[in-house]
Amino acid sequence: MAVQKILDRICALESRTRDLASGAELYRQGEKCGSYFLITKGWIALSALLHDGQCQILDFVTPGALLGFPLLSSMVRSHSARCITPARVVCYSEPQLTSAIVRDAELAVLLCRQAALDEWRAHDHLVNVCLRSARERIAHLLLELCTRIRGRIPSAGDTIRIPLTQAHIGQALGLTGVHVSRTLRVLREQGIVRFIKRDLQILDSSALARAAGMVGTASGLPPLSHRLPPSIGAWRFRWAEALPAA
Amino acid sequence: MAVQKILDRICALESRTRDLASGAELYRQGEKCGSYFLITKGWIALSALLHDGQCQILDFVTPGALLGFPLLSSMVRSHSARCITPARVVCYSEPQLTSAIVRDAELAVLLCRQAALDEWRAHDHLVNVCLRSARERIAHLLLELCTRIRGRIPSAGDTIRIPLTQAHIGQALGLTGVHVSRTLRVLREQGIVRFIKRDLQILDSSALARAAGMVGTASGLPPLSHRLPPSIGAWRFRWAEALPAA
DNA sequence: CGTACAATTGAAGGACATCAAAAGCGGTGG
DNA sequence: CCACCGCTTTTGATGTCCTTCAATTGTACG
Repeated sequence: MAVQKILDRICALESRTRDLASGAELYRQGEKCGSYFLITKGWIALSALLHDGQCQILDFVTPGALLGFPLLSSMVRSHSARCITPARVVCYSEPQLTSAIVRDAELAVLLCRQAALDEWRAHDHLVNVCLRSARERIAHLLLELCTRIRGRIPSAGDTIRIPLTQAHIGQALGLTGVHVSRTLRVLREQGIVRFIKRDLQILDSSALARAAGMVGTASGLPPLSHRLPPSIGAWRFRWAEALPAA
Repeated sequence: MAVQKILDRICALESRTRDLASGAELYRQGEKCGSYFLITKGWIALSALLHDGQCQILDFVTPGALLGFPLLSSMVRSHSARCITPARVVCYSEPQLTSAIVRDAELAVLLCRQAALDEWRAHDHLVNVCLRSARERIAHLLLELCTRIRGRIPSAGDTIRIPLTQAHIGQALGLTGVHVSRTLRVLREQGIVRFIKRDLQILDSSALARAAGMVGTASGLPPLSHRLPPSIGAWRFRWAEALPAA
């Protein structure tokens, strides 16, 4: 798989491993960019703060992701990265990456694609939030996270660890934690999923897909596999596995 | 300016100019990727369709933007690109770009940053939609578009052509056209802006910034210049100007 | 055992959607 | 020149999804 090459090349660079506690900030909105990170363990939330204190989670980052690639080395970070669980990251400095790209053009192509992939996720998130009801948003998010973690669409009976609070889910989806709780209750009462203490039990996977608004049979539109390419999360997951034990 | 280099290098590639009518589709969600485009004239909307026919505008694209860079050459487009106004684009094939990157590593760095920039815009859009009221969303969008077009934050008295219908604005912001109309009426009655026949008149620019939720004086948070880097839109605009008349 | 955080539930209110109709406007053809 | 058409905007009435505020109940941890 082509993406494996990113890992190989990046691992060849000089680096420094860091362990972070749950709640720690990897970087903060407004800081100067200057380094970037390969996540090897744990979950991290990317979030933007507003002047009035409101917080929007932009993306959940799982092991294997490359984080913090700057727009311009002189620019400040547009969002914060905070650990949801204890995490381990490998740090690189910005000049390292730039010179690595200049030396190795194929790496650059891969990094561009990585960036485009992240943009794709942001767009999907946007569609989810703007066009769907709370029930659909939550079902969609849960399905996406499962797929990213497992590397495949979940089937009935699976139990999957998702280390998020209901407040996290709300902050990602533009909902209050209260409403997430109510909506999860409905999904539970309908025998679709149970989300107890950060363990997600899939009771009826096809009902979950339906609740997420993923009717596979629609007219000439991209199938489920397009909206949730299993490859994306899977790559990220496997990069992490392929990493040296550090 | 570093970004000018992208233009120089891309213009050196073999290309083909295309003119598109208003309403024409540059590419469509679900099609195979295989070419990419430099916009030199007109406005284009990137949008995603759902199975039930709902449509979400992901971004408005103005002259100077590089469009359609694929995740993987084998992948299908995740969204459609439709002309809002008559437009002119320069087309390149995917292998051209890839080989150009391999030959010219500095171009690759610039393209990565371009991709990161697009992601930044998507994140900003997400924050706008999730955290703000209809009034704030609309004010924010208008302010952003003005800044992109003019290359600077607009001042009172400016009249700026924004070739969008109120329905477009609604589809971008997760609102109905009806509600956009109502909200614009309030902004008009308050003497902040007037949006008549796609001409935006700025009556009170600081009130507009306030309505957009951009209070510059907030505690340790990034200033306005961070949330709306004038450079971004400006670059794009200038690339287009610098293009050969084609 | 007390404290802090997460989840749950209820009641009340608001922001926005939906449905429907009318009016303004430009373009086209008779 | 006027009639007609389609598109956009506007406005009203009604409804609903979600928020807000508040209180209660777990559950983990020192």
